[in-house]
Amino acid sequence: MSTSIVFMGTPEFAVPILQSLIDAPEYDVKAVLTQPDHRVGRKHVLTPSPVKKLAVENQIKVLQPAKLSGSQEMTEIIELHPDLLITAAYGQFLPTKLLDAAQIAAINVHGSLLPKYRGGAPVQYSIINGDRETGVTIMYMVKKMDAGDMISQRAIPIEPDDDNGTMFKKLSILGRDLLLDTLPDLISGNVKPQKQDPEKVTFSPNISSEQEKIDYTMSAQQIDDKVRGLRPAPIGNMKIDGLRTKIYDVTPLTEKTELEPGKVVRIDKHHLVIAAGKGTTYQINELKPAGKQKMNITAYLNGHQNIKEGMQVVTDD
RNA sequence: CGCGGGGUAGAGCAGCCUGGUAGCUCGUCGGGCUCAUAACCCGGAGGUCGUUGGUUCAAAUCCAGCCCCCGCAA
Repeated sequence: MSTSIVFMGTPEFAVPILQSLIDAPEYDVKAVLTQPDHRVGRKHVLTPSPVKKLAVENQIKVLQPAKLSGSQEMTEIIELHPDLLITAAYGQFLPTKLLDAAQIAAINVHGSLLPKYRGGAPVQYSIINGDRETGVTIMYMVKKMDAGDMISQRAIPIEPDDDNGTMFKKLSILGRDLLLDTLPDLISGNVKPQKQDPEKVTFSPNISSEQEKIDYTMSAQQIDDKVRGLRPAPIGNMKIDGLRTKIYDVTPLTEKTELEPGKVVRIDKHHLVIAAGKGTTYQINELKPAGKQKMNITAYLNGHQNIKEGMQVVTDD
């Protein structure tokens, strides 16, 4: 007999996980909850979430209440009495009433090594903070966000060239595999949940536009970490040559400098080396000034022949 | 009608205010130099200046409409 599941998730991270549940004959996905279609971009094009697309393709019932609490949709889910409630980056708080509707358990696949990085942006934070490894945790859901007892956990290294995009992919695969390994034990009651150590709890709230600004006085490595943590979206920015400029790619260098952060250490046809904090330096490889297209540094320098060595090219707002 | 920047050679930019035969850097093609080079030197090709209309002897440049790209805000 198959185990009935209600799945809740929204972004790409949740897609491989939902896909595996759909593919597995022992699980029966009764319904999918996802965030309402979102207006995307300047033109406000109404776009369904990746999870919704997958669910629709597989003819699974999709529910997308703007707010769960007190909604018709929540009642509907509760009346389904699913065996499992599985969440992966859904993006809403879940009322206790809903969590209680699960016959076996309500669990979440979270993209960090809990208790580190509770909240909405764990992957970004792990990269921005320069962590050497991260992972996924499967835990029970409780009223408090990401605070439930942990059922299983698996770690993975963060490579120097990993960015938010590559880690999201890796973690979603890791999360999928861990979930498939964990579910049989969970269903048979063969799990030993661990409490989260309250001393070690940290948070990773969603990235605000203020946090997308890169502090050019940080060290070169920290700047690189931030650039990668915010790539491929939303992309960090700095004010370069007076214009707000998105920074797509930088390389921290080993060479040192006496110059203050933001000044040009070295410039030639293909390189722009800038001073960062603590005498460190980095070169910018790819960027996008406001109002322009994304371009490599050579193209940028062709059009910015005013930039000279020693000049304060990165500035405050 | 949310605010703002922009559309000039394959790429990135200047020129526009103060109309008068299109410029810079890179790339590309040909040649040269070098042990060598993302280096250097010489030469060439490549543009209906987003689009439509208006003003003018003359419009990339001034005026009006339209299309497209982008940043912020949502």
